[in-house]
Amino acid sequence: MTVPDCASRLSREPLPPERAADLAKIFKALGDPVRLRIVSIVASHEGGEACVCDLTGAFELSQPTISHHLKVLKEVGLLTSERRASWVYYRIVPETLAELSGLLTP
Amino acid sequence: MTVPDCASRLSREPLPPERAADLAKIFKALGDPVRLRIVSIVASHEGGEACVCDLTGAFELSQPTISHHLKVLKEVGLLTSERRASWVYYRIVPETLAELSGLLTP
DNA sequence: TCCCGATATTGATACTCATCGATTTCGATT
DNA sequence: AATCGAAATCGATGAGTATCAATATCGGGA
Repeated sequence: MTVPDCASRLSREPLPPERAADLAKIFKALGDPVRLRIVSIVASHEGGEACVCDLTGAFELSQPTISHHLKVLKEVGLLTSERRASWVYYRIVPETLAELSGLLTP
Repeated sequence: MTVPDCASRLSREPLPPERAADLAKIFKALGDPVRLRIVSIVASHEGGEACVCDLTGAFELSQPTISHHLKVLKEVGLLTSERRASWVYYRIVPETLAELSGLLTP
C-alpha cells in the first residue's frame, strides 16, 4: 500500500491533475464493456488465471481484438501475463483494483 | 441497493454482458482526467456541492467544455444538479460510487 | 419589460479508438 | 529443420469524442 487510505479518498481533497491523469487511464481501461468482461472473467476463473483461448471463446470477436484489449489492460496495470508452453495466462493485479476501490469508497 | 454485495464482486462470477455494458459507461465517464478531477472537486467541496463557476475556474478549458463533461457525469448517474437562482450546483451521487467501489473490492 | 450574468446547446473539427484481415512471432512436436 | 497451433503485431477504416466559437436559454434585477 503506497498511500494511506485517508488520502486516497476522492472526497478528501481535489486530485492533483497528474494523479487524476494516471487514475483516469485505469478507469478508461475499464470503460469498455469487453475489457470489463475480460477482467471479470479472469478474476472469477478457476486458479485466478485464464489463457487467451478462454477469452476468445467467450466473445464473438476476432483474436487480434481480444489481444488488443488484453494489452490495454496490461499497460495500465490491471493484468499481468505469463507464458507457459504455447499458452499465455492472464491474472488480475489485485493492488490496482484495491487502489480504485479505496479511491471510490465513501 | 439493488444487488447484494456478494453478487457485486468482480471476482464472484463473470459479469453478464448487459450489466458490464452499464458499468462500463460509468467507468468510461471516470476515464477522462478532467471528469475525474471534476468529480473529486465536487466531492471534496464544502457543503458537498459545487457550482459550475467553481469548476470553470479550476480548469483552463472553455465553459461549454466543462458543461459537456458535467452532462456526461450526470447522464451516467455520478452527479446530480440543482438550479438555485442563476447558479447550478452539482453533487455526487454516493450510491453510484459505492456500487463501483463494491464491485472492485477484492 | 429589457438587459445581464450564468449555464446549456449547437455545429464543426481534429483526434482517438475498437475492430478486422493479414502477417509475424514463439514454443513445441514430429 | 519443417510444421503446427497459439498469441501478438501491423495497417486500415469507420465510429466515437474532447474541444472550441457561436448561439440559445434561463433567472434576477433595473
